[in-house]
Amino acid sequence: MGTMRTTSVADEVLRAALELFAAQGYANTSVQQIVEAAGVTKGAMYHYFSSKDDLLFAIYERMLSLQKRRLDEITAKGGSAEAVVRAVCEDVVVTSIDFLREGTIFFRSQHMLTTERQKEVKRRRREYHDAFAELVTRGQAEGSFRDDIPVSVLIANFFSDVHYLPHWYSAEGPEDKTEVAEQLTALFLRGIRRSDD
Amino acid sequence: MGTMRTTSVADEVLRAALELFAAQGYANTSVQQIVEAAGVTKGAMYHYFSSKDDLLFAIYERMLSLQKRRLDEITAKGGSAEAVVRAVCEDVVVTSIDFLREGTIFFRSQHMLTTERQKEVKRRRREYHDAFAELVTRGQAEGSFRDDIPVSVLIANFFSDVHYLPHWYSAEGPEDKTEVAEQLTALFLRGIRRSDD
DNA sequence: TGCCACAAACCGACTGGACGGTATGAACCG
DNA sequence: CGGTTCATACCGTCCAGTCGGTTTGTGGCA
Repeated sequence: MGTMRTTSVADEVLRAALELFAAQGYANTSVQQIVEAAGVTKGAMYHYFSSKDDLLFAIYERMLSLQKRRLDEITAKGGSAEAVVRAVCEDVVVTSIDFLREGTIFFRSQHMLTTERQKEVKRRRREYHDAFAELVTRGQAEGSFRDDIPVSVLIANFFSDVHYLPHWYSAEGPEDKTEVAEQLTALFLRGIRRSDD
Repeated sequence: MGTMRTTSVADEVLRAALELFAAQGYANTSVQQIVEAAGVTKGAMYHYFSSKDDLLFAIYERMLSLQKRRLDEITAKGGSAEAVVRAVCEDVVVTSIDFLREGTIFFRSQHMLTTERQKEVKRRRREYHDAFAELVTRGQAEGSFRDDIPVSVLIANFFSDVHYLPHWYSAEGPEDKTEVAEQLTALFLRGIRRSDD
């Protein structure tokens, strides 16, 4: 039970921080607010986290790990580049909708991290980016993807959709998340597919 | 000449604020830093701006006005929905690249404004959004755009590209801005165009 | 032209409060 | 007892915004 408590304190703090950062922004949220919302005290919080920006990083870390893991799992299943890309895209859209608040914080508050941690985040995102780029390159080699537009632009065209989700998608809105995932993926694939126009 | 000086102080402050907000973020930039970078004093600055967040809003205001004006100009020229959409898209990408720093600040720091000003910004963006949506709807009526995907998703698919530019486009990079504009627009149009797959 | 009155532009030291982080020690546990 | 887990009071810093005062420009008047 002792172990239960220790983890539950850290978890409650992270949960509260996530909520408040998403609602008010990182800079507008004080440590005091967080610990009050979590039902703990500052002393407890600083026992598990070394600083305020440590909280931010912990939130990022969770999301980065999750996304990379899912990408690897899907890629490992194998298949044509197009099939893999489709599966990856649909999955990342759904996942991003499940973690909308994390996304909001992520894209807003990266620059509030220390320089080292920003580098770490960039490194992790680059891993993801490069793995995805390899899929696209493979698709070009297989002849299913166009090669008249730079890969960097093609990739930006998809990442942008994921990036933008927190800005428009609403859980209360009419759109279903799996439908949106299929639609955005379809749009991306139609754009990237080789065809004679 | 007196008039020259007054405007140049306000302009210098805005210029410095733009630079610093983009480089360090709004919350990490002190008013003192801004006025030093602008070569003026706090007193001078507070003579022209009522608060720090007034600076932020002024930056937004400039960009919002510019974009809306350009949209209206292009729409006014007339033409098929597809032609107008193409022109609008290419223009907004180029403009957004010209104002990359503004975009960086915009998407990062909106939530640092007062509630009223956030509303004002949202209202202005909605104006733009609705004008664009009308173009898309017209394109559907003309039979050139698909109608099997909600307009909101189609629009998000394009706005996301614009939104994402500050995150990947580099002026020193290999891509030319007009080329990128054409490429992103082509990808969007291919996605939105009605066709029998 | 020289002088005055008034206003706008500008200066910069100061303040009041918020906030991240710490120091100290109590309770509890093995 | 030694170490972990927390509670509480406190500290030092930073910073947006202010305010009394000074300079600069401007129009009127003799």
